[in-house]
Parts: sequence; C-alpha cells; structure tokens
Amino acid sequence: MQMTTDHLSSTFAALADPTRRAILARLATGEAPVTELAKPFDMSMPAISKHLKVLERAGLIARSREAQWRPCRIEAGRLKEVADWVEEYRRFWEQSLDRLDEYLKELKHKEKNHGRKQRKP
Amino acid sequence: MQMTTDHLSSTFAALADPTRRAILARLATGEAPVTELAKPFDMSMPAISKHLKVLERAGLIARSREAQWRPCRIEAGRLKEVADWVEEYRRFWEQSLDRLDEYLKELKHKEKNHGRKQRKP
DNA sequence: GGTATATTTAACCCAGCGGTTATTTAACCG
DNA sequence: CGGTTAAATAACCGCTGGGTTAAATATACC
Repeated sequence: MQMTTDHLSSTFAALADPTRRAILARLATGEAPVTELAKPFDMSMPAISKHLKVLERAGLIARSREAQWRPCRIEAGRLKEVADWVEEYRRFWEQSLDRLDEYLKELKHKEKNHGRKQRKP
Repeated sequence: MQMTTDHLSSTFAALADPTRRAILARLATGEAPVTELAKPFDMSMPAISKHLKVLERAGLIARSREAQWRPCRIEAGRLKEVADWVEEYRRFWEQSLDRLDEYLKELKHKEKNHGRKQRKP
C-alpha cells in the first residue's frame, strides 16, 4: 500500500484561512454550487473562486459539473491525513490534562490548610 | 468554561511549513535548545529562529531560559484544538472508506465474471 | 573586563497570497 | 440568434512569509 504522499503543507495552508474553513463547514452539510457558497461572505465572486481553487488543489474538495453550476463537495482523504498527523501528538495534550488534574488536586488539598496568595519573587 | 478562542488560522499557518512540522516532531522526543533543533536543516540560524517564533506565537511551543540556551518544548493545547476541529469531519472519511469497501466488494464480484479493461472514452 | 557561545534582531529580497475590477467562457432559455 | 446567469480568468495591488547576511544581545568562563 502506498505511503501517504506528503500533502500536509498544502493542506494546512489551505486550512489556515477562515473563509476556506467556513466553506468546508458549509460543505459538511451537503454539496453546494459556488454562488451559494459565496452568499455568507462579503467578498467578490473571484475571491471565492480562488478560495475554491486552493481547496481543490489541496484535495480538500472536488468539483463536478451540472449545467452552468459547479457543485462542490468535501473530499475526505486529506482531512484524514490531518487527523492521522495530529494523532501522533495526542499523548501531549492528554499528559497535560493529567498534569492539570494533579495540579487541581494539589491545589484543593492546600486550600484546606490556608489560602495564602502567592507573591511575585 | 471558556470557548476555545479561534486560534485555528495561526495554528494551521504555522503547521503549513515542513521545517516547522519537523521541529515539532523533534520536540516530540523531548525538549531541545535552538542549535540542536537547527542541526538537521541546511538553513541559517536566523531562519530557524523565525520558525520558532512562528511556532511560539501560534502557541505550539514554549521557550524557557537556561543560561544562554533557550530550550523549547511542545505546548499541547493548540494541537488539541486541531484534533477537535478535524474530528468534526471524521464521518466523511469513514463514510468514504465504507464506500470504498462496498466498491471493492462489488469489484471482486464482477471479477468473477470477466476482467475487461476499461478504455478511455 | 574580554572572549566564546547561543540566540535574536535588523535590513533586505523576492515569491506568493488574498483581495479587487474588468473581461471571458459556458450553459440555459425563449 | 440574443439575453441571462454561473463561474473562471486576467491583470493588478499591497502585504506577509521564508530566506539571506550582518550586527546586536545575553550569558558563561577565565
């Protein structure tokens, strides 16, 4: 089976824009043509068109053709690559939460004794 | 509890660079000072320094001070935000895999009958 | 203080991004 | 055919990003 080629840079770059993430969020509710995707944004059509091209080149969406409309839909593969990538770091945030948990317990314990406020050194 | 402020744009932007992802990968094995982080790369120190600043401003790493060294470590919070974000789309790739599964079954079934190769239209 | 090491800052360069307006292409409708 | 709608392309603009080299800063060591 083929090693997932490294698309991560273009994927992350595509996801780094709030307009594009909003478009993806909209597409999560179903296919939509360009004009409909454009509606929520105070932005010219060419701008939207460019965003869609970025998403398409990143492999995050696919476009088909229906008469004069170009319905877009989410393409899942690259999103999974992101999920797989970030999964490698899961232990870090779980470990942090563990530490937070410990800290809270410790804090609670100390509170019983006295609530002295800490000062700057 | 506070809604996770939207750091996603800066986080994704920071992750869109392979050098920075490599630095994170290195830091996943433990803290390291700048010069050590720089070693694998054919790149000037200021370039690395800039990458670290991007990661820091994105909240992906934290830097402390030990004598003239500035050891860096991974900061997990933003990575979790990425994981949470992408999790919202999980159904898409799982659904795709379901469809792939169906397709493979169907293909296997057809193979039994005849293996005609498809031609360009 | 003087020097060596680690790291950051400054100043600069060029490519690419995100937006614009104006124009062009494609498809439907009558 | 002509007119309308949907979408993409072209050409342009200002800003940022990622790199460089050279200089500045911070800290240890003698």
